[in-house]
Amino acid sequence: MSEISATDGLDQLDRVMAALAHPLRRQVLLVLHFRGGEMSAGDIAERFSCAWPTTSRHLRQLEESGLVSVRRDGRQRIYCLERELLSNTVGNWLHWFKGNVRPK
Amino acid sequence: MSEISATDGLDQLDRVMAALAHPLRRQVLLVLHFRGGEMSAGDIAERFSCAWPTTSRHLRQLEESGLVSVRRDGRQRIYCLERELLSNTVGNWLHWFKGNVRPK
DNA sequence: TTAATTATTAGCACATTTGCTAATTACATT
DNA sequence: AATGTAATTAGCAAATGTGCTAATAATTAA
Repeated sequence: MSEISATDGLDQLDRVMAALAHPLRRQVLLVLHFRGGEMSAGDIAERFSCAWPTTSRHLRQLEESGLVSVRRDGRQRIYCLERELLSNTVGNWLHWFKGNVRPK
Repeated sequence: MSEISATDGLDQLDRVMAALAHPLRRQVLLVLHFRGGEMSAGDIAERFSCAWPTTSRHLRQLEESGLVSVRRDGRQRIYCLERELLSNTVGNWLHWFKGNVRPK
């Protein structure tokens, strides 16, 4: 079995932060959120001005980061925002910076 | 007057998220944080295995994002972590995802 | 002034990312 | 089976990002 392993050279924080670096991908996450967390690839793609395959690739990148999951429904692909993972991954990283250290 | 304007094509969220995409730059922020928020370029650079100019460029990118500021002190450059900007920029973005929207 | 220290900028090579069009896959309908 | 719909993968070109060495700038010390 050669699934994508939990760490694929990069760890999850790396993948998440890399995924969040592109404005379109951040926008996809927001759209997903404000539409209830689930949308088909087509519904997502039609909200963006770039070509479908371009959006499709951004979606795959989001999926590989774990920020969204995907399932089939007939001939549609339903993408699902993983809110917990987003909040935890980014929130926990940010948390390192809470509190003053060696304030001198 | 041709300083770097507040929005240089990209807005600040874009610059911050792009800056956070590289592991070394995130590591620099953490090192800065745990060493009290201020360090010279040299003290930062010697903690990383890459060549000085490489670290130097990462530092400039961090500075252009606003995540750190810099001042001269003799022949040293002192980099200063901008904790507020980090927390606010990332935290505020993350905040959009709080609460359930259209839970069905 | 000369030399040493601290750090940056310049310029190049290589890797990665991005976006496009064309081709393909998967499923549903007729 | 043939056709249509939904979406992805393939393959390419252009832009961006990364890291190196060499050269340069700025400041201090001898």
